[in-house]
Parts: sequence; structure tokens; C-alpha cells
Amino acid sequence: MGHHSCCNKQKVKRGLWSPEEDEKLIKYITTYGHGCWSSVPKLAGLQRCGKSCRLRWINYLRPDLKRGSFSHQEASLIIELHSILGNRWAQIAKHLPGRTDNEVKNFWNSSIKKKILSHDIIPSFTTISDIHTPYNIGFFESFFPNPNLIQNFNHHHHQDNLYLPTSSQNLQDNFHQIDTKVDIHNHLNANFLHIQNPMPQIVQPISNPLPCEDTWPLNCETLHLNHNLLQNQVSKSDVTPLNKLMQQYDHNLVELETFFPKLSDHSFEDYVCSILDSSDSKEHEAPTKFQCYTPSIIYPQDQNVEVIHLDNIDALMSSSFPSSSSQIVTNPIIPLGWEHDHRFKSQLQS
DNA sequence: AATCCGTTCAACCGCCGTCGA
DNA sequence: TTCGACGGCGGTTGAACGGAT
Repeated sequence: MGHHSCCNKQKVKRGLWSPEEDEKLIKYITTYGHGCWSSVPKLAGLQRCGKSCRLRWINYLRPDLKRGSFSHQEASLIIELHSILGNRWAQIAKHLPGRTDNEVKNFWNSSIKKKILSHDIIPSFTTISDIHTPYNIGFFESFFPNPNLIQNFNHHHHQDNLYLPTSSQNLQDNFHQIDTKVDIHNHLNANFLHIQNPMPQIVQPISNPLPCEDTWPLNCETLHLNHNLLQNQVSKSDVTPLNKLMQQYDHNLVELETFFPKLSDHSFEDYVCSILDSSDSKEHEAPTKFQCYTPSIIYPQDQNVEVIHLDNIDALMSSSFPSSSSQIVTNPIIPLGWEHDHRFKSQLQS
């Protein structure tokens, strides 16, 4: 067990802090500031290591800490941020004034994650009336509009690899709705950007397009983030859940492009990163070019593709970039046959 | 009343990046 | 350039607590 160098030089106490120790630390820091943490314990008369003092102050004694339970708004914000940033608790905590990374992490691990994982006990269901969970179908629906996707999610999520695209408002509702049953098929929110779940088993050898069911929402429009803070927190190389998803397909570009057919000559990863990492674009200015993949369904017989959803990319972008124009997708390269889709017609005419 | 068990969360550990000598 | 000190971070642990049996 290695200890910090500052801890080796002196006999240090460990474990819970006593009120007397807290008082000493508060008195010292409010008088002198912490300065070099390694010197704090000696100067404050504490038999602790500097690191322990720092942690105690940051996580517990700081006067600007907000104590008490997390609000619904904070919970939904944490989930939203976690879907983007992954387990970067310090980054997430920066968006929650008065909350520490430790607090956010504990809240996630003890509350949010547990609630989500608890739904593993429901393998599948075919009708709404089959669903009886403490959080009602709305809780699920906020993550997965299609029950089939819960199975896919069960395949996909791992202990530390949760990726939960969601709707903040739905989630907030679900923290206090207990018994309401919701018709999930009426809750396919048109204001979502839909990205097809890339699980191979959902690509079915049929001759007609599937309805809009094999999609999952990636809703950013209710994100109330400090954009300046967020924009530098995600990059392609970061190990976020989204990047993990992309890395999963990096080794097999053919497979990737099967599930995310191109509309332009840019990669899906570029498209995703263009949303998440706006560092290339000027602040408060929408990107001039939006690399665009669309969700699709594959026809194995002829390898043609069909667009399911393209409606709300601009909604997503306009929410992510406060002053963005409504014309986000520019000069898309429309695959053969797609030009008949009314959503592309408007693009081509403009 | 005693024990067990699950949950919460404060605290610790180990690693990494930065900085200055 | 190297190395040690330090701060910061995420993962993990274990004491404390409360509910169930």
C-alpha cells in the first residue's frame, strides 16, 4: 500500500474525521487559505496527510457546497451529461454548482445506475399491459421508445459502459410518476434525433422497411449545459461511451457503413464528433457543414437503404449551438433513390 | 431484541498529468 | 531531459445506518 510522500513523513491518522479535526481545518483554511496542501496538516495542527485534508475540504467542509438530495433536474442533467462525458465525474460536477465529483459519482453508482440495471429482470415484453415496474414504462421509454431495444440495451451495456440517450423532461417526469402507464408507441417523440441501434440482430431480412421502431432517441434539446465548459470536454480520443461504441466498429468499416450508410463522404464518427466537439466551429455559431449519416434499414436483397428519420438534426443542432441557423445539413450527397424523400427534396431545392 | 443484509457515502488508493528544480 | 513533489481524478473500500427477518 503506497501512500503519498507527504503521508510518509509523519504519523497520520486515517478514517473518519472528528468534529475537532474539522474545526481545525476550517479555522486554518478560512484564515490562511490552503496554499500547499502538503503543509496544511502541520500548520493546522492535524495528524492527517495533505491529501486527506484537501479531500475533506473539497468534498465536505467547503462553504459553497450544496447539501442534501439531488433534485430531479440535477438527476436528469447528470444522466444527460453522463451520456456525453462518460464517467468523468469532475467534468459532470462542474455543471452542478455546489456538487462535488464524489457526490455525483456516488449518486450515479448508488441510485441512477442501480435503477437502470434493475430493469434487467425484465427480459422482454410484447404488450404494454405486461409491464409492471416501479418506474413504469415511462422510465424505460425515456431511454428506449421501443421495447425491443431494452433487449439490445441489455446486450450492450456493461458495468461501466452505460450509454443512455434520453429525454430530460421524460426523465424528470419519471422520477415522480409511479403508476402511470404510457403507450410507448404514442411516445415516439418527433423531436428526437434517431440513430439506429447498431445491433446486428435488428437488421432483418425483409422486403419492406420496418416502422420507426428500431431507433433510439438521442435528445439533446433539453440539455441545459454550459456550452463553453462542455465543448472542450469531449474529443475523439476520449473514452466516452459514444466513442467506445464507435471504436467497436472501427475495425470493421464495412460493418459500420452497413448500419450508418453515408450521405456524404464523411465518417459517422466525424458526424458524432461534430455534435459533441464543436471546437472547430466558432462559439455560438452553427457549423457550416454537417456531416450526415442517417439511420437506416438495410435490405439484404439489394442493399438499398431507406431513411427512417432525418427530421430533427437541425433541432438538435440548434439546441447545441444557441444561435444556429435552421439550415444545418448542407450539400448532402443523396444516395440513389433517396431524393424522393420529401426531407431531402427540401435540401436539394435550397 | 438480536441478527442479517442491503444501501449510502465519506474516505482512501493508485494512477496520471503538470510543474519546477 | 530527468525526476520528484504535488494536485486532481476515477475506482474502490468499508463504516455507519436503516429496514427486514
